[in-house]
Amino acid sequence: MNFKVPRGTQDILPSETWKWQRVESVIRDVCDKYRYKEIRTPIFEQTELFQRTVGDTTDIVTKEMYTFTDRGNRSMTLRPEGTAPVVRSYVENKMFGYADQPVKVYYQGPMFRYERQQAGRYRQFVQFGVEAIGSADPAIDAEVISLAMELYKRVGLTDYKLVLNSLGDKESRIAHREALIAHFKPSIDELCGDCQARLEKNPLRILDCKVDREHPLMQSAPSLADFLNEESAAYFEKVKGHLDAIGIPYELDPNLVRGLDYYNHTAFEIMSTSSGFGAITTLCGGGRYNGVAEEIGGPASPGVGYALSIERLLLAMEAEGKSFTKDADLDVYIVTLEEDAHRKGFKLLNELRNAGIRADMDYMDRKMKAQMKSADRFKAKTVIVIGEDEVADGVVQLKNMADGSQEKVADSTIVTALHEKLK
RNA sequence: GCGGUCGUGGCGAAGUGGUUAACGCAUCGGAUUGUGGUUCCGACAUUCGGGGGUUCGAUUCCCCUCGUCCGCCCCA
Repeated sequence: MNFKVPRGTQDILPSETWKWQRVESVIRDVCDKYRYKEIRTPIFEQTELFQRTVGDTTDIVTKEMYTFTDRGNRSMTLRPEGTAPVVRSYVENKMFGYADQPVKVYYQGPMFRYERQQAGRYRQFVQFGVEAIGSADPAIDAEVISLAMELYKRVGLTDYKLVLNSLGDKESRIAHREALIAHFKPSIDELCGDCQARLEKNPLRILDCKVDREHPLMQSAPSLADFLNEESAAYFEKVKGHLDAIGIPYELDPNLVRGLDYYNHTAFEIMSTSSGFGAITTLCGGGRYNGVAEEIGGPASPGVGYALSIERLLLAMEAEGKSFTKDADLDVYIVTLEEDAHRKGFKLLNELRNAGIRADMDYMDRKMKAQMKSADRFKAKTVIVIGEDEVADGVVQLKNMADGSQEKVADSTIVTALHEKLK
């Protein structure tokens, strides 16, 4: 019987985890600098939480959720996104009462969506996201964007761009939606099947259709920008002003729509512009979600945030040919020649480790030559050789792998000698 | 959910309806009874994703199934 990882999931193997840890460490650094604190919420929530916030008609809720009934007959869902759980926690733990406002948090962990796998898309994937809840200051929209941009910069990416739009407030959105339906409905059968389905579900999406791009109705379609009420338009101007002020370039895309119902006002994506990236170019997506807290029974609490996929970040690095430099695995590798030497080596190994030295030895009963090759493969800076003579004389041979030089060192002074060498 | 592609040793990768399934890398052993990154020699798939069928005979042909990768929808 052979078992395989479930479709759309992957093992991150020992040879790859160090890259993830590197990204995670950059994340912690950047968030710390911006004073965003980590929050960890459960991996599953009540199904209704996502239905209410993400939206009943969205793809996520209608066809992508991992939903199950628990033994208490409750409907639970593996989280498909991170904002709803964070807002739930914000409301449940009454964070709106905290002294330091807005509440600025970040999370990092697996999300689950039942989709067909392709490049950069998995059923289980890791998202890093930030949420700033409690402030309606346009400056904080710019702040979260700035944090994401810095993150990509810090891992060495260069080929990406920020795409920005405003969805306006609820009133603006509804007015525009109705105008769109009125515009397309009379001749909807001239458009592609996907667009026909989009008409009622999400008419904004029609504007983004690749098939019907050239259709005359597209050119004459009402633009969301024209439907922003005064307040929404003013808000958007301020967000753009703050981005300009801190030198973050952006591209305006009036057709940028996000797939979750809770977004309003600011919506943005950071997209890879690297050739050699797959069909999916979105690295990061987010926006403002005023109203979500009320939706789930909390007080009015404006929020803004985004999520990005670590997998895609790593893919983008690969597409751009960027990589982290890998550290050597070991400081010292102990090579032993026979039983007594192996015993002595094992004891010495323990002493070295206690002294804070990264050390290892052979457990495969390999010949000396093969042990030396291992040391080489692990990029050990130093090798300690112990044979019959060394056991008898209470010494070890200390070999520098870079220049091949070797010296005899008494057992009692090994640790000091190594500390000196590895300095 | 739909469309295409592929599935041979740890990895990469040839191959053919027929007695021993190339090769490369990696690994292990030896040349060099105690010293790495070079070289040379040797070892390393009762087996070609799984199941069924056609056939005297299938890794190779057919069907089913599982999975991969890529694309659509959509998204991180």
